[in-house]
Amino acid sequence: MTTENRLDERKLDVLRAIVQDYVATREPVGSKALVERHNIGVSPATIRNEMAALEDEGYIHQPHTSAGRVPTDKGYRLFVDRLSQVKPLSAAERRAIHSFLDGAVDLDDVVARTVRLLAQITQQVAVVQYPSLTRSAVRHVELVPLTASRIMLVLITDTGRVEQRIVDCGGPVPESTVAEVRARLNAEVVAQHLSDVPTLLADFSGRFGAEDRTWVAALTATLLDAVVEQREERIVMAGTANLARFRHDFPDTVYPVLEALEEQVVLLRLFGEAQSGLTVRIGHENAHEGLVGTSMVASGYGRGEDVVAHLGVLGPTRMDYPGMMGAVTAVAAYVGRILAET
Amino acid sequence: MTTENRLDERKLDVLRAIVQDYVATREPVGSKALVERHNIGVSPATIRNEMAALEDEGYIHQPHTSAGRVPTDKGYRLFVDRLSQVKPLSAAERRAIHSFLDGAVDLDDVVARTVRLLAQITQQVAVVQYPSLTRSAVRHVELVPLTASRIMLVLITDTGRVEQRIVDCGGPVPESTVAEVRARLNAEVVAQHLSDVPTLLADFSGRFGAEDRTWVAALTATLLDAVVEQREERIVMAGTANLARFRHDFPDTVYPVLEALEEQVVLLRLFGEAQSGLTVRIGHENAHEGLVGTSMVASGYGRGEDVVAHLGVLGPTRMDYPGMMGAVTAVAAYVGRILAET
DNA sequence: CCTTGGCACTCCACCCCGTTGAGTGCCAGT
DNA sequence: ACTGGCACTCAACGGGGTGGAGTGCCAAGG
Repeated sequence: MTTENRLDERKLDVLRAIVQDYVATREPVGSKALVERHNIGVSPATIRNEMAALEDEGYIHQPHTSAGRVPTDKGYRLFVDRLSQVKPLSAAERRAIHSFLDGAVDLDDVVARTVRLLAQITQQVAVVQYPSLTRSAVRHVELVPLTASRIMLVLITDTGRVEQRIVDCGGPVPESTVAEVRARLNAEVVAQHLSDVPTLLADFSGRFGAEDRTWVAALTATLLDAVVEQREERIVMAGTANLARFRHDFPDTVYPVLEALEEQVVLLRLFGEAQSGLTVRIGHENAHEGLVGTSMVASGYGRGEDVVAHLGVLGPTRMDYPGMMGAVTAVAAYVGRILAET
Repeated sequence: MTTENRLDERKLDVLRAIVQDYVATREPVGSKALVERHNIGVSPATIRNEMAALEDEGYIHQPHTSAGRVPTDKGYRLFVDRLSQVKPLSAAERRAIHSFLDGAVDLDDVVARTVRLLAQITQQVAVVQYPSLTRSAVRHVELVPLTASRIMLVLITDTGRVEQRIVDCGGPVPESTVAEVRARLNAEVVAQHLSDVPTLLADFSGRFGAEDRTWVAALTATLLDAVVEQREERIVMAGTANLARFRHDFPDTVYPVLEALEEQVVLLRLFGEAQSGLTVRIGHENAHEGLVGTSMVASGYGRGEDVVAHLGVLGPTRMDYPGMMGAVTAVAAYVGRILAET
């Protein structure tokens, strides 16, 4: 049994047609309807034979005897991998992306606008991960005395993120000492990658006199904490209302899906498994109970080539993959360009 | 026709019973079932008369002839205003609030934990507004030179919020001048209410020499912009999955509700109309198409007595008002206490 | 005058069942 | 290798019958 035999050209055409029709109508597609809508030059009976073979191989499935066929996850996978091309956005959509994202004032705003934009053009649930700190570099560390013995530590990164922490020094520290520590700290870490900061500061407090060593140690500990901070892995979401529009695509309710989406951990895991380029995960591939029945189209993004985070859309497995892939790619590219400008 | 006549004691008892039963079972309640479940010492026939009167007055409603009665929005309103008391939380719930909120590390974290907590104990959609800037005071303004001619402005408020902006000075500014401006700026605005800052800085740039006046003007303009910033009015939400659990309480789908919830503007308006204390808005009172069918229980919160923002829960009109009111009150109070400690 | 038991009536929810139509698998013929 | 024909299957739909919960009204009793 050769590969040619198992997946000949016409069989693939049939699968492609089934996916397209099912995505368009949400109705199992039968042999007759299929030959009517697509001009394949053969009769329904022939199609039926092809369908029987496709079903044997697990690409399509019959909800019940005497019903039409529906693609399986495996069928969608084949469609995405070999039977479809990314559909580029229309000029109007490109223009909309530009004008909508160009107005952003800071990082929060970029992320907020991106997620809403993505939800709007795809009509699905959009998910955007905040640019990760660990991949970015320190732009500046500021120490702000709040009281004699309490200091606010502000960490500013070149991706535009700002993290603040309050440090209790245990006792009064003169302003001039704070200024000196600030200067030496910045000399040490500015322009360094966050991932390198822990090693760079390993013995930082040791370089100070006994009277300062304690609070500087507390300070560096807090800074390191901020550097590896997990909340950095924040995620924003928009378009959950779209789930309700597609509620018929889910077994009986959207409840488990919404529930899964509220668990940021779940989404972070999904992104974690994604490649830096365009990734499609279909149905059960998501390995989360609430998300069988959903697919995710995701892409890494960042300043230029550096991937610092992911963004994507999530919807029923019955989704317009080429369109989603086009939209996600375009938005990821444009956000990357915006980040690079900052 | 006296007031006593229109709303005598027993009629109110009947209304209360109807609300309670309907909330518990989501089924129209009839006269017979009502006398069985509550020991009112009269017969179903008598109840029927009371019900007819209540219906005439618009407190209850019959889905169709020969069905039981369902409370109207007006009925719920009367129930909330006169027939129920806030139900205090159990000791276990109080303990859960404490242990869950005490771990928070900064303002973002407090808000994030609060909203998840509220969603969990009420099993509804929880909404929390970020503490508003305008009601709070300046703790510190920091100027961080990024390049010779660009400065990062960081505004820190006593509610713990941090806003940052980048200012382009048009030309190089010596570090020492920046330090001087920083000192004079802080002398002017620290500990002042944000709402007073614009007047305080009205002629600030005028006090500098011609060579600095331009960039200081740009700086103050940016600062004022941050002070009146609208994004401060951020809202976070959790528990939208609970809507799906109550989907039978909505006409045909939760779509319009989810849609309304995604419009932050809508939620801000709701909060805007709320009182500083506990507020309940029922069904059509929300004056938003998607939110007829939902009620909101909200409360102001802040450090001590100062109300700086609102939080609340939103669910079907058929909700456990006393319980929701208890939970919202307790959480608002505890968050207020946490904010006061910071 | 208020309350109550009785009674006739209404109408939704449910079940059963026959019909319809789309779709299938198989087979014999080209 | 493809096609037309054929018998079969099964979900979806609609109609009719029934049960039950609930009502409004009324006349009798405290």
